[in-house]
Amino acid sequence: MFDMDRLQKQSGIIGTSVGIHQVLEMITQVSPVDISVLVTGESGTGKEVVAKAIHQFSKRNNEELVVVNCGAIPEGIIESELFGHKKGSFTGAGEDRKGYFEQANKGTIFLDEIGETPLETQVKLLRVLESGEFMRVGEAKTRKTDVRVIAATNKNLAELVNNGDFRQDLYFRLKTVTVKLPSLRERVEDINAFIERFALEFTRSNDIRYRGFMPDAVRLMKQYEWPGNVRELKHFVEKVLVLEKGERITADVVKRELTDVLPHQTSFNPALPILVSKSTDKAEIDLILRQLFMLKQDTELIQKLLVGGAVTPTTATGLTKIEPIEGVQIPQKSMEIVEDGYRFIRDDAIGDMLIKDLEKEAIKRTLNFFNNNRRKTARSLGMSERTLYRKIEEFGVAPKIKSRR
Amino acid sequence: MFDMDRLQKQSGIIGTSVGIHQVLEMITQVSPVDISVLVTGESGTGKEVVAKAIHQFSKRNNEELVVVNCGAIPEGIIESELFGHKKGSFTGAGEDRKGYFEQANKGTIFLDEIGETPLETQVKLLRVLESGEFMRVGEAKTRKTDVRVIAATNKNLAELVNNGDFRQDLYFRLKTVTVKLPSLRERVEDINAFIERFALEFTRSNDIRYRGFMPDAVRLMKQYEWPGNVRELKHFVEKVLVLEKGERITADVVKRELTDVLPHQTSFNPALPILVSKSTDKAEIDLILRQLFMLKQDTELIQKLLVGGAVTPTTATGLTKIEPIEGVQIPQKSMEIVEDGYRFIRDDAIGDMLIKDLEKEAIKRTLNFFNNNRRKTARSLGMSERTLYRKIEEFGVAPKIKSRR
DNA sequence: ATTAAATTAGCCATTATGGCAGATTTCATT
DNA sequence: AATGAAATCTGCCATAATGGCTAATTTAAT
Repeated sequence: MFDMDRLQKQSGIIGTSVGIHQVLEMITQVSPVDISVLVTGESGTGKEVVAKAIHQFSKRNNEELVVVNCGAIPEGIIESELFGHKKGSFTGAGEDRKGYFEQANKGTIFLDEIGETPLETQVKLLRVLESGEFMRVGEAKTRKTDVRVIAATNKNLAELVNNGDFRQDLYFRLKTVTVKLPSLRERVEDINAFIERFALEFTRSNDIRYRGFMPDAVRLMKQYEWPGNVRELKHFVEKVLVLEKGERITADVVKRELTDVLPHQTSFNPALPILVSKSTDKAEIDLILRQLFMLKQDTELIQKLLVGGAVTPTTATGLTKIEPIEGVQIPQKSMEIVEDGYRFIRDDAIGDMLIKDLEKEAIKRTLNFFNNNRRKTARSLGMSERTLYRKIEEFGVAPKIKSRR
Repeated sequence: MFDMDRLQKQSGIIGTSVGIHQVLEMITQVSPVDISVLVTGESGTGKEVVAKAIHQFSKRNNEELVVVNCGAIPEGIIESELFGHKKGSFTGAGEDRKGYFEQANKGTIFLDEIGETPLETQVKLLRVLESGEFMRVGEAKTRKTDVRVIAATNKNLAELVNNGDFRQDLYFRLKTVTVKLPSLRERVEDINAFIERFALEFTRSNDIRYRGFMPDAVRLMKQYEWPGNVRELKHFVEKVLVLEKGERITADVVKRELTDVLPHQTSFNPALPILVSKSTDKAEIDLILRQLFMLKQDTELIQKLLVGGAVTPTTATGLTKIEPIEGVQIPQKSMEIVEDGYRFIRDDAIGDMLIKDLEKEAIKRTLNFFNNNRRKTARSLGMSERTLYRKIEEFGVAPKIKSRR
C-alpha cells in the first residue's frame, strides 16, 4: 500500500474530510488491482480527478488513459467512437479506424456519464467489459483489447435500471467496486482548502492580487448548498476575485453574490433579466462584469479547445474582434501576455511541476511531433541520442513501434 | 431511387416547401452518381447539411467526408492544407503530411465557400478535379487521389468569373450539377417547423421551460425577410426564449425584437463602453442585454467554426502528432490532451525548445514564484538545493539579492 | 536487390548531481 | 536588543548521468 500523502499530492485531490479520506483509501485499494470501478457522485464533485488518480497509481500508468464523455457524444456516432469503424485511413493507406477501446489497449478508459449511453451500445460495452472483445462498426471481425474500465455517473443507475434505461447486467458489472464521491455539502470542512487552492491558482495565473477571504465570508460559503459542487465553488471563487479586483473578499460580497446565484446555472445565466431591475451605476457595472466574466469563461473553454495554438490565430479571420472595454479592468490571462523569455511553459504550471515532469512531457510530445523519430527528437531537445534512449526507457514514454524516415 | 422520407429524416433537412422538396429530389438523383456537385444558396441556408446528405447516400458513405471551409483558411496555407506539404517546405512543417485531398481518398471532400479560393489554388483544384492528380507543397512528385467533390458557395460564381476572380474552366467543371437552396423567404411555410425544432432543441438542452409561440407571433416572423436565413431564425428563436424566460412568445415580443435587430448582427457594438459610463434606464438596459447576447452568439459561432468548420469531426481520430489543422478536430484532441503528462508545456513550444531552455525558464520563473527562495524552489522543482545554486550560476538567472522566509 | 537511414544498446571517459557540512546572514518573535 | 530558526552560499566527495563511439539489426525508399 502506498503513501496516502503522496497520492493526495500527486493526484490533486483536495481535502481532509472523512468522506474524501475514504475516497483516498478506496483509491489506494483499487488502483493496483485490475478491476472495473464505478465512480459516482453529483455533478462537479471531481469524478474525473478520481479516475485519473486511479490510473496514475495503477499498473497501467505508463499506458494510455483515454477519457470519454459518453454524454457528449451523439448517439449516432458513439459506437463508432468507442469501437472504431471500417473506414478509409487517416494516418496510413488502408488502415481502419480505431475506437477508444482499441486506443486504450493495455491502458485505462474512463467512461464519464455512463448513464447516458444508449441501450444498444450498453450491450457492446458489457461484452468488451467481460471478454475484451468488440467489433468495429461495419466489420464482422472480433477484435480484442485489454483495457481497464473506470466509469462515472451522476445519475442513480439503479433507478435507470428500473426505468429500463440501463441494462442490469452492465450495471452489476460496473458496480463491482464503487467509489462514491461526497458532495461539497458533505465535506464542508474542505471548503477552506478549496478556496485557497482555487484562489491562488486563479490569481497567480491572472496576475490578480490576492488578499484572502474574510473568515465570516468563508463561513457563509460553508452554509451554502453548492448544487454544482466543487466546480461551482471554483467558478464562484474566481468570479468574486474578479469582481473585487484584488480586495479582500468580505461576507457582504459573498452574501450578495450567493443570493444572486440561481439553482440551475446553465451556459446562459437566466438570472440576467432579474438583475436588470436594479438601477444604480454600480449594479450595472457589476452586472456587466458578471456577464463579461461568464463570457470570458466561454472563451477560456474555447482556448482549451484550441489547445493553446494548434490552430494558428489567422484561422480566426473573419471573427468578431472583441474590443477591450475602456474603464473596465478585466484581467487578461497572462498566457496571452508573454513576458520576454517566458515562452515555453504554461503559467499555471509554475510551482506545480518537477523538472522531471517537464522533461518527461517534453520528450513524450517531441517524440510525437517527430513521429517517434529518435534522432530528430534528440537533436531537437539538445540531448544525445544515447541519453534519449535511456530516458525513453526510464519514462516509458514511447512504444517499441518502429518509425523510419 | 430510395425513400424520400428516409432521406429527410436521416439528413436532418427540415421542410415541406416546394423548394426544399426539389432539393430532396435532386439529392436522391445525384447522391448515387459519382459526379461533382455545386451547392448554391444564401448564407445560412444549410449548404453543409445538403453536402452531408449527398455523401451519406452516396456509394462512398463508408469512406471519409472531409469538410473544408475554404473561406476560413488563410491564403498562405490553403494549398498546404488541401494538398499537403513536404517537410521543411515552410516553418512548422516538421514532417511530411497529407492534405485534405489525400485524406479524403476514396471518399468525399466538401469545399465550402469555394468562391473564396485564391486563383492560383483554383488551377490546382481543377487539376485534381479532372485527373485526381496533385502535388504536395514543396514536392515535385505527382500523387493521385480518388475523391468526389462537392462544392458550395453563397456567391454568384458566374459573376466572379466575369470579374476575373474565378476561373471559368473550374466553374464549368463544378457546376455540372447544381443544387440551389432556397432562402428562408422562399420557403415561408417551413418556418413553423423550424421554430418548433429550434425551440425544442434549445429549451431541452438549456433547461428552459417552453410554452410555444403565439400564432400572431409566428405570422410576424413569416413577414420578416431573414437575411441571415435559417441560421438567423435559429438565433432569434433562442434569443426570445431566453429573454422571455419560459413564457409564451407573443407578437409584441417578436415585434420588439425584430425591429431592434441591427443590420450587422455579428459586429460588436463599440458604443458599449460608452453606455456603461452613464446612468441607464430600461431601454438602455435592454440594449446592453442584447449586446451581451450577441457576444454570446459570437462565442458560439467561434465554437461551431472550430469544431465543424474546416474539418468534420468524423475525420478525427488516431492523432499521433500535433499538426496545425488537425487541431481543429477539437473534441478528440482535447481528449488526448487530458492524458497524463500533457499539462505543463505550451503546445507551440514543442519541437522548438531545448531541454536546457525548459530548465532555465522553469528555474527562473519558479524562483520568481517563490520570491527568490532557493530552498522552496529547489524542493518544488525536485532538484537538490546544491544543484539549484549551480544552475543559478550557470544560467545567471537570479540576482544575489537575499530573500528570506 | 541495394542502400541509406534509423533503431538499439554496450562500453567507458567525462560531467553533473546530491548529500553533507559549516560560516554567515536575515527574519520573526519576545 | 537578544535569540533562535530559517535561509544563503560554497567546498568536498561519492555516485549517477551524459555523451561519444561502435556495431548489429531493421526498415523504407528506390
